[in-house]
Amino acid sequence: MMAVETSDKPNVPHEFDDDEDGLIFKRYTSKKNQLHSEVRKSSSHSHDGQNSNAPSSNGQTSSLQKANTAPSAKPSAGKLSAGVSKASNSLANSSVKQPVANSKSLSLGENPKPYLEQKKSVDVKEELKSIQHSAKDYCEDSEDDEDNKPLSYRLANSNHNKKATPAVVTKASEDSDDDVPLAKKMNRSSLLGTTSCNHDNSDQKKPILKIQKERQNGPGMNNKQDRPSPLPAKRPLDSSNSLHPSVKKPKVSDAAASVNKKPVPVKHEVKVEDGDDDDDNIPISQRLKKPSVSGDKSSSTKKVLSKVNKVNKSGSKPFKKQAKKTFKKSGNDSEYSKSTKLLPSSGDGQKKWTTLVHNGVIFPPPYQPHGVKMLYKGKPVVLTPNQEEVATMYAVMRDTEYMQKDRFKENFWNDWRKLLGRNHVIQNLKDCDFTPIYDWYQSEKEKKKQMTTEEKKTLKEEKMKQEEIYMWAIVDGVKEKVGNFRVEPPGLFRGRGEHPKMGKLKKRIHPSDITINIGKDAPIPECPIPGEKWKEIRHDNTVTWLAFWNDPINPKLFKYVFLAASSALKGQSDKEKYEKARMLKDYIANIRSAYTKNFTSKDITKQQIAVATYLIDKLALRAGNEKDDDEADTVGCCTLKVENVTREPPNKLKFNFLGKDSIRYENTVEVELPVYNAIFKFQKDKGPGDDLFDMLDTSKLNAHLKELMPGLTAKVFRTFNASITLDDMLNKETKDGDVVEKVLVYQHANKQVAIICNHQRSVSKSHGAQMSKLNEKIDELQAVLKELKTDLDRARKGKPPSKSSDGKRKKNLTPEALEKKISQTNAKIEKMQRDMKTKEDLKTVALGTSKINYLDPRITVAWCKRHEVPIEKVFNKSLLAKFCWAMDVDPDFRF
DNA sequence: ATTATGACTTGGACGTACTTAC
DNA sequence: GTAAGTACGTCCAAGTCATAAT
Repeated sequence: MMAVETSDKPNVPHEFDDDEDGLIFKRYTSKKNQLHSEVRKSSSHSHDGQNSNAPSSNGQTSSLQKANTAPSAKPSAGKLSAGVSKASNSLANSSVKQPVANSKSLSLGENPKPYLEQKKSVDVKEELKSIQHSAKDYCEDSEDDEDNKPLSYRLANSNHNKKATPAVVTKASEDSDDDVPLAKKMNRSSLLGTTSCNHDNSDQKKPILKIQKERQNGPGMNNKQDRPSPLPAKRPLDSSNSLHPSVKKPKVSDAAASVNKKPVPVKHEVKVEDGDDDDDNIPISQRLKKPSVSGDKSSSTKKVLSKVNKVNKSGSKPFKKQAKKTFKKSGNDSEYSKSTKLLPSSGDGQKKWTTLVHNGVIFPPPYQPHGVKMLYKGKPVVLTPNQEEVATMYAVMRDTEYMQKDRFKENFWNDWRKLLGRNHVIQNLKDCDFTPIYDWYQSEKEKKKQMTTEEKKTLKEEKMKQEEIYMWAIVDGVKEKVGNFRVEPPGLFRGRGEHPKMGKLKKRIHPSDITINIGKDAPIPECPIPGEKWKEIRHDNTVTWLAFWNDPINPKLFKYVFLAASSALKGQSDKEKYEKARMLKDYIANIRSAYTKNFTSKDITKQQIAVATYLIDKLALRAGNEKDDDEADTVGCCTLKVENVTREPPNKLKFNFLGKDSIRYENTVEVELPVYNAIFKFQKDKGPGDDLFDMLDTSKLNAHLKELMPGLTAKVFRTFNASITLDDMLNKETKDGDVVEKVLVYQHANKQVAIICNHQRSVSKSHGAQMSKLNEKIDELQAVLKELKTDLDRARKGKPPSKSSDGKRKKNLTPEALEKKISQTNAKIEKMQRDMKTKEDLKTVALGTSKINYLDPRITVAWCKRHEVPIEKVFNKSLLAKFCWAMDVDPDFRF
């Protein structure tokens, strides 16, 4: 019962009028909750499910899971555009270039958008209805909510600050070097200084130091690690570090003492006269900013019109198509805008929501035995369904590089053996032959592939239908998407890098493992598995999770079910994250001068804090929490080992370590002498596996940072560095030109950020082939070019064209025509070469991560508005939904 | 002061849907 | 149309950091 009625839940205030579809909601204006004043984001989206038709890892094809894709009928795309009030800021559109003032929201009526008109067929009425609602709902204008927050503290005054200089690294390599680790490739050039209006300070802007990155890897392609893997593109696991297992040693702690107390900022306190080399002290940089403080203000009127689409089950196909088209088209006009104001989170401290309604989680289907017998010493073995399930999980991983790892096999064997029992026929893994199961799995996969689109669609719809109720939650009267409502299926643990637990059985999760969190007045979700029940029901509004269970691999950890990124709750905290990073801009100069001064401090703890902070600032390193022995051995700043940093006289430091996800960080940078000397001191008398910063840990470091700026922690530097780099590069490098060129500028900036953050991806297995293919094509074109030139010469002399290689006769062309062809061919060649370079360049760089997590979307949106680039050119559907709160930013916004 | 717990963000791999090239 | 290539979305592991418990 409860399931379905999400929308009309009793507890939902009546004002919550959802329409029948239940898709739109207005926000419940709760009294006390301050939340209400703001506008919520619209949710629009249809996201479809993903789909997994492929057999699940355990080899099953779950019927449940099959139908996945949501009928995307919903115009998701369409709706995006549709929803937007066009006028508002269309980002950039030519037609609308509105200066600062954004348009205000208009009601549909006034501004019918073409899109709407076209789309009529489906449910225009409903749509209108919903839009109306939404307009109403979303329109509230919010003024800046941030005023209340401490974060926004900067406001008005801040006009002066020169821009902070991010860490700058200069490097000279060209961008195209790909083989080099990301970090090394880029040059962080100084982003700084430039714009300041203040001439007085101008001199200071130079980069603090230039770090030079060099590439050390050979031409090979592995910047990452080297390892021969049978499998194509997987990222090799690195083993180099394992040589010196780090020993955790007790650290001395006294640093802490000073650290603890003052939570208050201290801009002042920090200020220091500068030591030698840096110029930071200067008043903070000043950058122009308009109302940037929160650029959003003005625009508040925009409405989000997007409506939630209902799942439209009918005719998805045509509809889909249409939607797509529309979307595209709208791209040009970019009418995506929405305003959303997020509320100040401050308020009641802990409270995250007032009412929360949802339907719980969905479980993977039970295991369906296939009965295929594996062989043991050449003979078929009968397994119970449980044993078979686990054997299948293993069989199916034959093609992965985990199969090369003894650790994986051993862990698997230990867990599987428990299921087999001591006296089972199967006494060791070596004599097991899983081929029959593997083959069965491959054929299942093939079958699936062979299904007609029609069949796939049906399955997808079926799945959709089953999952629909779980996809949404109603938070304070607003319908929001749930991020991960599917309980993780059982499988073999796939840890990254040299994870000690890889291969262990991740057992099936049952309702009795799950704790549900829901509003007090909301109906308790029905347990989807008959006869079983939830472990516990809570009504905790100080947290945002809807459900959780203990991680079967590490029971101390939890797996949570949260709202999707497009939700207001997430949007709110995202915005706060960026505001905090922006605040750092005002403090960075003083922070830099303070740590610079401490590079030579006699107090070792202070000195270590200074150097660590410097590295985090310059290199955007992660904090580096301590890890347990049962996790992969990776490090971050505070956990760097002596062996991870090599000094290269006179003043360079070469970093080489495995960071998060066992991704190698390799970078050589030039540092100031005091830093270089300090590192030498920290390494002296220690073994390779000892902690470089033996007096530090993340809590001491963060405690110290908090004294410098309220809420400051190590990760803020990463956000700050990434966003300011983007802002700076965009503003420096955007030239007049067409949209395509501007988008390239954006991608280039995005790439630099990815390099700074060391966001890598494995090289696609077909990369090499793709490159050679391109080369061949270029060669062909080059040959054509040559021939054209010959013909041109001949034509000028009145001779007929030469014979083409295949002997055919060519048309007689005038010299002019030939010249034109030549220039066209040249252009083609150049374009291909550029494309190739870009491709080669980006082969190991992952652009997505920074876009999703580090780049303040307002920078992008404002830039799009200023340069008339449709936002859809840089943000895809999910990003648009996730960042709906940033869409109405003022075009003059600067980070 | 340290460690343990808890909650939430960040990250790369993967599979598939969608596009583009031929 | 079909194969190749790319974009997108999901999955779930692995970080960060605050706070509670010792």
